[in-house]
Amino acid sequence: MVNVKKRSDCPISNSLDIWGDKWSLLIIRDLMFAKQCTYGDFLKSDEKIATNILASRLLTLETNGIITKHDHPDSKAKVLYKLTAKGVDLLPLMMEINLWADKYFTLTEERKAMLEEVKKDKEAFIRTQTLALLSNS
Amino acid sequence: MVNVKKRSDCPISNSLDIWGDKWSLLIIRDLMFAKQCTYGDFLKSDEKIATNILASRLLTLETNGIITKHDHPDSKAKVLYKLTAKGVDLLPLMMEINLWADKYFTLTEERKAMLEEVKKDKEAFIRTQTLALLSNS
DNA sequence: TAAATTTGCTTGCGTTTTGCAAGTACAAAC
DNA sequence: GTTTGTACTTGCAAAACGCAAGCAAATTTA
Repeated sequence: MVNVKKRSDCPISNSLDIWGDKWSLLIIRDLMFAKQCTYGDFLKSDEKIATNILASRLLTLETNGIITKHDHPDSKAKVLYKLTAKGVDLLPLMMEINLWADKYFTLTEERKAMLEEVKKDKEAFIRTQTLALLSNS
Repeated sequence: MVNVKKRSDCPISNSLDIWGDKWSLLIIRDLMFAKQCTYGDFLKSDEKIATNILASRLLTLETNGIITKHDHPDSKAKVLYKLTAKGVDLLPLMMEINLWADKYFTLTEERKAMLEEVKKDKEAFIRTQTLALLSNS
């Protein structure tokens, strides 16, 4: 899975070849909400990803330039994962997933509050959040 | 896979539980570009989905209210698949995938031309396309 | 400073999903 | 009435997944 093979020349298909599985966008979600995560942080997420699958997905995302590994300021044993600019560019897509889910699922109050901001001025929200995420890398 | 089990209460995760695999969004893509497709049309797509996987995905999408089956006007042997309103609501998300892919992959001229329209006025494009798709259902 | 714990993985193995080929039932064409 | 088209289903091997255990290096604890 690391060396992604393109199934066609379609850009949608090419995109799905990289992050179109049940786990990758959840990793990216965690990074967008937390700005940075350790391996252990990902494991702690509600969906309970298996450790071997997590390792495999992190490698694929890194290989495809979506995330990068960084030294942790506090400890050599820890690794910080962060989104690259290419990864941060997935923010609009992630917001649209949230907006769609807002229509068809029950969201937490916190998530709803965020989406109110998004709905008020989508462009501005994306711009602000993008800058915040990039300032971190 | 038909009766989707939620891995958590996160709306992103809930969404991925329905269409977060390598094939579902390609089926939805075909329906958005063509407005309606037969089983055979899906099989003809460049990515060459296996027939049993196609049947399984169509059932999951139907069960979750993303698509519906319709009689074909020309023949009782054919089935027309169309997007529901819930499915059409995935259009903004699909456009964001295209816009992301536009930055990081090579697109066909036709797709690029469409994206120029989108970039000029995203809201207007989505509105027009949504109405066009809904008028069909 | 030696032992225990944390952290980021890898390995083994049984289960599930996928992909390919072939088969089937019904409708339509010849 | 036989062949072709359409929408699937079935069987089986290969790949991916999920769980538990293991491991090496770094860090904390006693």
